[in-house]
Amino acid sequence: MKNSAPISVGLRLPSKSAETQSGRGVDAADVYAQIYEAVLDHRLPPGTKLKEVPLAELFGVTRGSIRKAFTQLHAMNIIELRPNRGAIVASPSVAESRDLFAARRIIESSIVDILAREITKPQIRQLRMMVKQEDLAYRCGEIRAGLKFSVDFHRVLASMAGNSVMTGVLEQLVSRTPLVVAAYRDPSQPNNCANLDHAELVEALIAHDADRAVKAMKCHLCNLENKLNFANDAPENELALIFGFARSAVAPRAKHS
Amino acid sequence: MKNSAPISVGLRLPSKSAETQSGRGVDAADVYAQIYEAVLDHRLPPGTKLKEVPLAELFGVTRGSIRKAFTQLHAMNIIELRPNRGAIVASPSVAESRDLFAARRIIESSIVDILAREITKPQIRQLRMMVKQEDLAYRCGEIRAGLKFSVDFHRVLASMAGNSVMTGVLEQLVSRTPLVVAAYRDPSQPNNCANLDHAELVEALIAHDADRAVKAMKCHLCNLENKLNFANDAPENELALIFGFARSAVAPRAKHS
DNA sequence: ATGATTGATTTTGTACACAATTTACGGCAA
DNA sequence: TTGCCGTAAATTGTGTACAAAATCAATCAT
Repeated sequence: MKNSAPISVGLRLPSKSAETQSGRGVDAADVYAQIYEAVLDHRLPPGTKLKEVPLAELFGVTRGSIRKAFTQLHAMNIIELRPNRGAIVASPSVAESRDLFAARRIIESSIVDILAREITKPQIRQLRMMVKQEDLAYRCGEIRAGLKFSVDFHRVLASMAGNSVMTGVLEQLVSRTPLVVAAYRDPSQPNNCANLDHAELVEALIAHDADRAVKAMKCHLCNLENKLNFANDAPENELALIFGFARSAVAPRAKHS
Repeated sequence: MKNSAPISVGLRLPSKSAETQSGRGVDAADVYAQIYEAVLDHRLPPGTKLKEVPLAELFGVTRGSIRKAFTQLHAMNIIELRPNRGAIVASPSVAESRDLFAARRIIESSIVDILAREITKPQIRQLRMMVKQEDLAYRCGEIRAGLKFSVDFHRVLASMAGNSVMTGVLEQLVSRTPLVVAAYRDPSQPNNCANLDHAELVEALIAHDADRAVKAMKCHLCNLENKLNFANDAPENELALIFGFARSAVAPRAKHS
């Protein structure tokens, strides 16, 4: 795990104004969704401590609802629950992160393999539109919106394959990926999320070329992984870098397949 | 969903004797594990209503702990949580069940494909032992133990592939499978779980023959699926059968790949 | 008989209060 | 300074009481 010292945050979620709730309602499910979204688009970085009372007041619910949302988020591996010590946004380890990408390569390859054979005209239209939207967002410098479109692209792809269980599984993996990116982003790399890859993938799907689509997906995920810097695993490693000590072994990059 | 009318059960879990707890402790995690196990080996069939107070008394914990365990079980798709109407053991629909098997074919194929290349001698020994254990259990008529060994076989296989994320994903799928079997078991079929398939799979792994191993795994899962009877989807369908009305379309059986 | 309605009972939902634990802070000695 | 307690504050864990909702049963009307 990264970030052994959780940086507590005043947490300024862009939520409603607590007691001045419009209609009413705002239960555990809403809390879950809000935190989930916040983690997904990097508003809550890994290691952030989530305190019950402030959150409860912020959302205008009781601590019980916060707690319930916590256990759900924990089941999805979004947050870590430390007994008597509260909840923090999960910081996936290097091994976990690599495994995550490997798992996504396997599962999403299967998805596009299926999809390449049975994709329909309306689906193609939708995918094209999404690529365009994503591209536009990045061009306009709206990286947060772009990030959301990137994630949604993968989600929609999964749902198009028509297997609800696979869709659910991928949702879990996709939701953990931004966490990994937030934890191991390489500042020297640009953060435009390689949307060219998405376009190429769609082209392959249009051509009903399963092999090409699978290859495109694997490349895309490898590109993502290779943009990360797994060197700064733990704080002591950062120190090691600061003081110029050569680290024992740099984690090898993702190999294709 | 099957079993629209939940059969409430006096629930006789083989748990401890409530207040006469040995050391102490028995918290939400224990409740979760106990119910999880009970669902896995068919002691709690789909549709069973799980009431909070009886469970709390049975386990010697407060309702809060039961509730916490419930939300976790819900996140794993083991139980269904109906607002103001309590929890019941999940009854996967036909579509969900088919998707589940399809997902397992994809994921477990990848797992054995990887494993066939890099399996070690000690791992082979362990797998052989497990097949033997499973076989023995079924021969002795201990179907419950056999069932557990069957499930564990797949779990161990997954963990041997060395990807923690994949292992976690498979755990979720494997834990839902007994639910499907319980819901759609065909009484006319024998319930010895085709352990010959496991033996063949191990042989393929020993031979480092990835293609053969993948084929064996797919066959195995298809065999499992084809033993089920998805005809009795909902109560009205059973009625339709009783009154001899031909059902619109019998769900097609699983095709290889 | 069948179906609707009302009231009693059971069951779930939720807020609150208090206990247990951890964390933060300040003093004190080496 | 640095390290080590001991107290105070903050934070999480848990039990209990009460409110809300649904289920069940009996009654009554059709």
